Amino acid sequence: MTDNSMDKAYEHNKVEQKWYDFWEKNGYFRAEEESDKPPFSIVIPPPNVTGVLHMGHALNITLQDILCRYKKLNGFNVLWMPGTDHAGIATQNVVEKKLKEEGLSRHDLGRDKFIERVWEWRGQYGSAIINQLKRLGASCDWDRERFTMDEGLSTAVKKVFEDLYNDGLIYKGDYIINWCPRCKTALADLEVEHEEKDGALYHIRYPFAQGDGELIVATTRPETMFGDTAVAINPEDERYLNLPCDHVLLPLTDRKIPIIKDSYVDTKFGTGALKVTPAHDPNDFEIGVRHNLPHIKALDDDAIMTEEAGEFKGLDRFECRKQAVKKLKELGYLVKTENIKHSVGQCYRCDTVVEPNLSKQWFVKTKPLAEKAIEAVKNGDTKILPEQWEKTYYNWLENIRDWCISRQIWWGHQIPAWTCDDCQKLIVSSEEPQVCDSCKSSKLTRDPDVLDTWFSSALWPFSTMGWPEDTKLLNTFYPTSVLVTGFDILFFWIARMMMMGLYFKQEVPFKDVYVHALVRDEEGNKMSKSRGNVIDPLVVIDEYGTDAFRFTLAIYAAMGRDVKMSEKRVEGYRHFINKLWNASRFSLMHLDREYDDYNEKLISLPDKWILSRLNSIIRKVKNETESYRFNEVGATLYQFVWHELCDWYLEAVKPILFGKQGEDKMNASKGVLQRVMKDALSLLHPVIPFVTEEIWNKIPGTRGSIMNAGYPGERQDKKLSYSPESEVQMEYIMNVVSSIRNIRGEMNIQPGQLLKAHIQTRNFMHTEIAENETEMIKSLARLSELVIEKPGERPKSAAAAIVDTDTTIFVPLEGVIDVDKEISRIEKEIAKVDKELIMLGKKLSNDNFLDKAPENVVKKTKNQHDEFSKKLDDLNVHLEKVREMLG
RNA sequence: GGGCGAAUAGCUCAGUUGGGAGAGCAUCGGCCUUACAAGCCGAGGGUCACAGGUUCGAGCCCUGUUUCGCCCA
Repeated sequence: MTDNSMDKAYEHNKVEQKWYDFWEKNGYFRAEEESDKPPFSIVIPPPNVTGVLHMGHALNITLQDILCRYKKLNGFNVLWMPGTDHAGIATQNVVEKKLKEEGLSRHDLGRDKFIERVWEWRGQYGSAIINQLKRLGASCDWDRERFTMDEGLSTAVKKVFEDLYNDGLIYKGDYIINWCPRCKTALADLEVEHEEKDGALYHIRYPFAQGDGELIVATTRPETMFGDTAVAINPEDERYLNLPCDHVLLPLTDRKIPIIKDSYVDTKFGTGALKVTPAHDPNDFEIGVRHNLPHIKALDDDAIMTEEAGEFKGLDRFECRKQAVKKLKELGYLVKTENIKHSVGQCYRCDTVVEPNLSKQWFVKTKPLAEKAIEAVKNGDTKILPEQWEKTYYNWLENIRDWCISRQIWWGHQIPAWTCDDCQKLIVSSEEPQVCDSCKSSKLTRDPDVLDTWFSSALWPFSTMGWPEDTKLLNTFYPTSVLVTGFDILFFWIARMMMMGLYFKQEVPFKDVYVHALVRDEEGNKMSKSRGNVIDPLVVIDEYGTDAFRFTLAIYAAMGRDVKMSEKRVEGYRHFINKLWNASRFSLMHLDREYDDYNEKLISLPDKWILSRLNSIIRKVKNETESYRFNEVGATLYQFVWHELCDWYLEAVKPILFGKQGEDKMNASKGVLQRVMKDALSLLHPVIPFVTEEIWNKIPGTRGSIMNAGYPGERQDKKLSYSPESEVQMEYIMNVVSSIRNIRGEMNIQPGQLLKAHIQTRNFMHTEIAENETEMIKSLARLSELVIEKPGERPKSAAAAIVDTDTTIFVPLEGVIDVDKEISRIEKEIAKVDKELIMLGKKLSNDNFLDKAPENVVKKTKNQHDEFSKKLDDLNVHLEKVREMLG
């Protein structure tokens, strides 16, 4: 049943939920495991299960939904795989915070009970983000929703770990890692965010062990001195060529440490003497390895000073810094303090300053994996768009360091590794072992650590499809067609998926990667809670509607550019939604029944014109969508609907639709109108799904969802073919009408006042067009009478417009004409034409241009010059006549 | 320190093989013209950051400079 009555304005609140439920209930989002249709697949970048919808998700989801709906309309078997990420550290933090409110810590509950609590939390709040994605209209296959902690995905994780270990690509070892003292876990290098901060460079005397003198070292972290095991200088440094001895005394301790030479030391930084703390600095660790230095831990896992710090034992690291500096000053060891800006690493989850720390952790040996990932992009198996990101991708992978994957938290995939209590043998296995395979002891202790969340995310494109089982889904949809995501996780996620996909599937995980921008606020700042500039997408949706919001996101998502979002923009595009609504409302007033075809011989010029334009637009939008130029898709459709369909077509066919040219012509035009409306809605549907579905269902004769209506480009219909003649003719009419409107506007003649106009043309074609379309011209230009004649006598007291070389329009304004206004109007026009002529003239008087420029360019330039000179002549003649009127 | 990107109308930005500078919003003038005032009609507005170079011709290609942003170390 169609109800084709329409409110005067579009009200999204009445519409969106209804259609989303309808789509979901009817299974329109479902992918077929096997199908004759060509496959198209996308895996969603899984949002954190703790997350709430933000602008980044909104943009990301909108772009994917445009692609999926577009492909569905084009007859593809579309899989959009949804799901969430267990976000180890973030989720554990959230649940621990809740426990704290009850006065409990996770240790009070114990590991198993704690994990139970996390699952409870997930059951209660974990679907919040999913429901928010639905508000955006996301056409995901929800029946297949996955979670990185699901059983199937966990199996994949264990299998991958075991295989990589057996292949020598996972190892366990003592290395310097980034330690978050608040989350109490190791972090990968990527999970540390560097920020420029105010700090101080302390210059400290380290006296020589023998004789007088000292080395002065400069450090930003004096509290780590208790872990120093050497002082290093550059072997090239002339200042330190003749040292009296090879050891210094470490102040505030009774230790003597060696002076070593290492070319790592930057002679320009500080004093050129570097204190070396192998247990608390990654570079120092490397130096330590080269020189066999001992590792002394001066800080524990809570970032509290150890007994190595002597009297400072038990102090927090920052407190220790203060007190140690004070003591050094008192004892005369502090030479000076310099204020500097330096980069400080912070935990990406909680902003705590990370502590480089020596620790036993699990690592992935990334080099061999990275090489393949680089190769796959270089040889085009995967394309990264915009291309500029390929460089960033290469740059990172070429300098990749081993990936620390163990985390000292409880929520996550526990590492499938056991140690035999009796023989200390390490056993890695995807199945829980019963006995030690070496000494047959049954006393096995499982490694308590869990894996980095990104380890499981890296498997997402195939683990969600059932891997390691050989499933139909994988056969149909892997590799996925495209991955759509923000550049901020290019390394975290894209690069790692590439590595894992290539290793375990011997095939890239996706053919295209479309990297989109970040959404920022109006001033271009990153949205953040601390800045207070966050715009909540749900609030925007409530206020302006999902379609207006999606359209805004799409049209501002130019490749490689950030999106600066403001509600004002969304409001602007809501006007567009409303324009479409009203154009439809108008159309439906005339579409009183289904018009399934139109008579080609009876359709009018504007009908032919709009069909021809529509045909071009269909092709254009197709190209733009398939090359991810979403902003152009938006702009093209906006321009077409508003400025061609509404401004010209609907206005032009009004007389016909109102029956002024008889019933046959009226019915023919109604047929075209229906076709154009339906096609326009289909073109728009991927971007603005709700309003298009609502209108679609009001069009007589439509059944079911617009989602199943097919894409206009698929209909090979000769009547829709390009019609250059009608475009030329219509353009002539539009020029004539615009010229008359210009006179009206510039002369301040009210629209209510009907005018008489003369078209004087020496061109037979023009005469014919104008005669055929007299009614249309009169209606569009608001004329009472249109005289079409050969150039001859000029109407008296007329304003004039030069349309082209053959046509001049006169609008007699007897008694109304303001001669001064007309003179200034013509002078303005002359100035414009003059400017053009000078430019063209310069070109044409340049022999080099005539010789070397392509023939068609020269010809075009000559034609233009001729046209403009004729126009200038005509304008001057007219100006003369008007001046005569002044007497 | 290394790398990447940006600079075009008052604002936000398009501009895909180099061939007469565009849009939306904002501004100004006129209109409730029977879909839409969330609208219609008309108008104004730019040394395409700066300096060179290549070319018959540069917003676009090359070099350098300035300013801003991001990533990595």
